[in-house]
Amino acid sequence: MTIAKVGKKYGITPDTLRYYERIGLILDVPRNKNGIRDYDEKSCKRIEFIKCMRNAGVEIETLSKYISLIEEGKDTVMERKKLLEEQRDKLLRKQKNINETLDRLNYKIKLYDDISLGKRKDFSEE
Amino acid sequence: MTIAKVGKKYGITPDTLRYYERIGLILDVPRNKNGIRDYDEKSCKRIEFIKCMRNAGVEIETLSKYISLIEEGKDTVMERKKLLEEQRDKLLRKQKNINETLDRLNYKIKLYDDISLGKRKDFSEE
DNA sequence: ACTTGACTTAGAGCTTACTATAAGTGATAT
DNA sequence: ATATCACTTATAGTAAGCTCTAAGTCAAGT
Repeated sequence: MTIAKVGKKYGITPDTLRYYERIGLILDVPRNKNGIRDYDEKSCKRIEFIKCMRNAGVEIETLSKYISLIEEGKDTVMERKKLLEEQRDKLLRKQKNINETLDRLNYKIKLYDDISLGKRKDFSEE
Repeated sequence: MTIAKVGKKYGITPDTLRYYERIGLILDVPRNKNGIRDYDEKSCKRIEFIKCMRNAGVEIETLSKYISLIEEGKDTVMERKKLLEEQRDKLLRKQKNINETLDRLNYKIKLYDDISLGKRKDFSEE
């Protein structure tokens, strides 16, 4: 699978895929006889994983660390688990922030609705 | 209220508060006779709002736009509502991404638990 | 033969959001 | 008086994560 197709499949530009490879986030991408990348299933799976984590804002450095731990083998199993737990906790905090902000936005949107229904005048504070 | 105290209260450094003011995110901060900022309640409320939005990842440019619309007066009420709705939708998408990633992390953490309980061998894919 | 188009590399540039530095002012404590 | 400390400004630097440019290779179509 070419870089363009993989990019389209996962919504990542070829530039970004090459960048991820350059910094060691994606390893062992197969090449054809002309040196052109020909992603196999293992690479695609890793890309899909990275895409999912990046979508949630997990940092590249964290993902690099996790990938290195996998490369180091079974001795790092517990360290890998700890890393994932830390990321889960980070995401839970992020989720909480987003929920608070959503509540606030919904409240304000309702106030604006009230204005448009003539139930309320403009409010000066934001 | 001095910049240091406001900073402490909302968890924002004085540098960042000055930066926000410089780019027009916080307007009309009162000063004492020596030119030193003396934040009033209106400024504090705005800072608290900005902090909440920034915590959820709402962009500074978007907040600037929203603040300008408020400054422009009541004619912009519907435009402000539209802006807030767009941000709400963005946050809902973000929330969805985070939930998906959390599910995935929890699944993987469970696999690692199984390994430590001897129920499973290390899995090579991440 | 030649152009088109997708790929390759190395490296520079960009965007967002701060964060730090340098130089200076003014009030207060010793 | 002089040192300390919190503030002030303008401007430069940093970090993360891409994104773009330039120069080149190769295979396939006209």
